[in-house]
Amino acid sequence: MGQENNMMRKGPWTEQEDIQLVSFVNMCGDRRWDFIAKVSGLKRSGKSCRLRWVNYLHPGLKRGKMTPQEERRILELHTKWGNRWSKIARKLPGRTDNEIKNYWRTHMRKKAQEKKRALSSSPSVSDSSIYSSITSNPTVDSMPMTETKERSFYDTGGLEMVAITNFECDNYKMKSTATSVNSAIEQQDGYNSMDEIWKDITLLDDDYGIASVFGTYSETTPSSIWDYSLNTLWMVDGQEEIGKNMYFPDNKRAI
DNA sequence: AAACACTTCAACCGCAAAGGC
DNA sequence: AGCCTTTGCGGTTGAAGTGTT
Repeated sequence: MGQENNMMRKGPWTEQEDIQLVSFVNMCGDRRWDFIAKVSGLKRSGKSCRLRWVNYLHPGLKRGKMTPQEERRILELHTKWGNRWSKIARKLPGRTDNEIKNYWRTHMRKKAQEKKRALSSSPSVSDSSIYSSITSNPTVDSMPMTETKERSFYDTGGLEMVAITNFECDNYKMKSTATSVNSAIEQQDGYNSMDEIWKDITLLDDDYGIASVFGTYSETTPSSIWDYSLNTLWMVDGQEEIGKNMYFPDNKRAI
């Protein structure tokens, strides 16, 4: 049952851990989280690695305040689907279910309270969609949980196939690559900011052999560790391609 | 300046679904 | 079909940040 024991690290992630995770996700793809957790040497559960990637490290994430358009969309979708945060998130490129959930809790709860106050002071006021969708949503509650499987936005697919092939067919390569990445990471000490780290980490593939893992993928071998997934992002319901130009290092939050 | 209240959001937990054997 | 492992989801918590008195 994985490595979930008391040796596991918990709590906030360090920059070092982030770098390490990003490196290994780019090698292994963002699927086999238990595998990544083991191979990377991170003392984190696969679950924790996934969460960190999905909510914080994914290259396509937007940061900052919700735009009015996004707010309206959330409201509209929540009215429709209730607390189906991941489903709502798929319609809001760059936003995660966690982010939307948090946003809803803080902002909408506030609005609900205000609304409640307004209602108690003037009982004749009938409701708007905001309050009703916050307090209950019977249509949603009765909805079956199974439905057509949509591809999650943070599911980059990535180089999973390539990575798996390399790892499984060439155990030695896996070890040496992992070692290379780790030693590269060890040399990242002494940076003043994450920006510097991100800048340098893009060079890892040249300097430390990640490129060898990407070998069979040469046509699309990324110039940056992020690029591999960007063109596949934001295909929302087969619609437009969104956020193509997003670039994680500028996108990340300053720590 | 300090103490307290409130807000934000990263991360955890438990559960259920999905997938593999 | 049944068991086991992994993944994904929604709810919740708590530390850190910010505002107010």
